[in-house]
Amino acid sequence: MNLHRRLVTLADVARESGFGESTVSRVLRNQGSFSKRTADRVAAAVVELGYVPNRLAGSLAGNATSAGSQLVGIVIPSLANIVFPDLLRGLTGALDRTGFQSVIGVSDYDPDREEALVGALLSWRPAGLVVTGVEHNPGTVALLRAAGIRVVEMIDTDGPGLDLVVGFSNRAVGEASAAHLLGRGYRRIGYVGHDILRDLRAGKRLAGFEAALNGAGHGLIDREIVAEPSSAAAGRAALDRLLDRTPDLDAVYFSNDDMALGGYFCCLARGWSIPHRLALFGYNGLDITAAMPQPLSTIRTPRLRIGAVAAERLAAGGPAETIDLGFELMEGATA
Amino acid sequence: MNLHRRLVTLADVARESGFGESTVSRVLRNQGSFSKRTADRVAAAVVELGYVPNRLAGSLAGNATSAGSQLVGIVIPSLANIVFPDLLRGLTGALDRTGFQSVIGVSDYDPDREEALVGALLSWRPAGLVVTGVEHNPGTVALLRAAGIRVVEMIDTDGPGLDLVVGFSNRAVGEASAAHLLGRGYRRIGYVGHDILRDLRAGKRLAGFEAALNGAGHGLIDREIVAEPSSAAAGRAALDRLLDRTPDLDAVYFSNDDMALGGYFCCLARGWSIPHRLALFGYNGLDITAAMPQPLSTIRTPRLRIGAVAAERLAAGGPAETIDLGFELMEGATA
DNA sequence: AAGCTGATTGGCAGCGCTGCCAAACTGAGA
DNA sequence: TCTCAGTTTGGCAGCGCTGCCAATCAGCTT
Repeated sequence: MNLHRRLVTLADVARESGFGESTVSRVLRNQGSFSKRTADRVAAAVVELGYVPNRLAGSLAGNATSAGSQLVGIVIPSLANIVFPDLLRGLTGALDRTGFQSVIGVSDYDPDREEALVGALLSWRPAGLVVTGVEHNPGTVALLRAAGIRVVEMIDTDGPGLDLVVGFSNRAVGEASAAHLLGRGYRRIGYVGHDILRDLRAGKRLAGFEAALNGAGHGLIDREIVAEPSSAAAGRAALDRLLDRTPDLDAVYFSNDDMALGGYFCCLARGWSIPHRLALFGYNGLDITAAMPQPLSTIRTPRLRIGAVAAERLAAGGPAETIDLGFELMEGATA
Repeated sequence: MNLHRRLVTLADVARESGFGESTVSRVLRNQGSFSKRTADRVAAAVVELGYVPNRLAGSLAGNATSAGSQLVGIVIPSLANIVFPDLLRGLTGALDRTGFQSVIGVSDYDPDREEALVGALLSWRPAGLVVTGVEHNPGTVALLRAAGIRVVEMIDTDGPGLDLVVGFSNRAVGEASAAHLLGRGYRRIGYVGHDILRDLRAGKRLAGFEAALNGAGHGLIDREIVAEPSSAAAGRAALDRLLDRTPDLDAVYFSNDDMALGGYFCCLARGWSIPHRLALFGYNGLDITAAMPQPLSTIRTPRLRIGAVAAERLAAGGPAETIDLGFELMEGATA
């Protein structure tokens, strides 16, 4: 470990290879003109010295006024639900191909924390910033606008965006879910969800769902909402409580597949037949739900594609726009 | 958007507030001495101008020779399995508290890709680097050593580490799993797993498992290994094939809980009673398995703590060492 | 009033790299 | 041999910030 030794710099490579700094820089970035022989000698010196470029310096020098570095900042609300890692997967996959690196912040569904993270990420002068959802603190919006860089808001298209918006309508998801259940003849429908004060998109789905039910003249019979984050355990416990209180429901809509999976386990444990005694409908299209003995009826969201499209647009430039990637209703066997 | 306007710099704040750059810098970093009145004026100017510090410049200037920036590089093999987001959660949670930002790379279980990522991350002169597992390319090891920064290898303690190692013994996990099954009287034991050529830690668990079985005079009766990444669907299909071939097994050990969940669904679909007709044993202690009608028998790993401890040690300094955080056997109801 | 100590403050040289521009070199044509 | 366009190369001024050190100031003491 050369903890105390100076790290190798471009000047060292220049000296070792016998060329000037600018020439070495050009070779390393494969930009401008230089001869094959020069490139070989520089490459040899790089290997010889074990040179690792300093991107801090590179970004500072190269492009100080605007989109400086080759970094992209990403703010997601959580890592606990596989949905967000899936988005990250789509993002990093596409970003890698264009030579960008991702700096990640987790806001924990807290708008103030989001604002702090946006500020921290901007201090790295990223080429672009990806945030989740279209609702933000005024301060966050101000920071984003003042930064003068590309901003992508992921997942939710229900609302005006700052720049690029890539996702789908959560409200429409709720409406489609209700239409499906009504179409299958279910009438006494309940809801099991997690904290909609924090997860605004879950709230929008529920709003769309209820609106569609009401529009058809059937209301939502009962609901059970937990304060904790979504999980199978929370879904199972919540459905238990809901059914204890209102046993004569014929279908339940869940805030997501984690909760729905818990509901499925609840029915298994009660010995209730699905979907005859009770129908279940989820949201997200988690891979796991396809492996169930009865595939879960749910809405599959294009998470990887949202991430990929967001990353491509970030790099590519173009006008501000909202890109609706839609969603897919999986009929399944539980509703 | 001031895409074309110069961004606000520290010099602007200095001019606006009427102090020198050094004073403003000191105030912003809350370091050195300055009067309350100065701090207030500087703060006002910052708000007035909407100043966002440039950490690229800060890190370059402040600490160019060694651990430069306030960045930490993290390389994980995948985002598809919730295990790695959990590690990230532990890491980012602890890192946030110390003011570090995480730059993340996903290697896709590919050592060459890992090497490339380590190089790319090092070019940001991170204060430390977190990688997964103790097996790396020689080139990766060389980069890590030459960087002269803190390195943490997560998850696996089976092997010599470069600097800090935080995790547990995967081999011991396999041995403990075998001991549990043997202790419960199971003798005709099979294995269902995913690609152990890529997921080396799954390979180590299997090695420990087999060694323990053999040591007790009982071999592994049959195994079914899929080439794809682990998933519930893969686990279900694989168990189906295994049972078609060798129906008289009395227990199956899975490479992880995703696969085991698929196995559970397989048994449900076949109408096989668990654990009497077939016992199932997993690995990871995913939250979801606790919500099952019969909680899965599995090994719970301290994923969040591994991340948290790794982050703390990274920031704190200290000698090279291996920290074994152990694991917990969850008795469950399936084995 | 002069001297002294400790708290504040500012000037300026870099950190490692890239962009700009001028210098040096090359080979073909006159 | 000389000229000229095109290619290859190097010198040097910053990018925005921090660390160092000197300058200034305030409050006491003698």
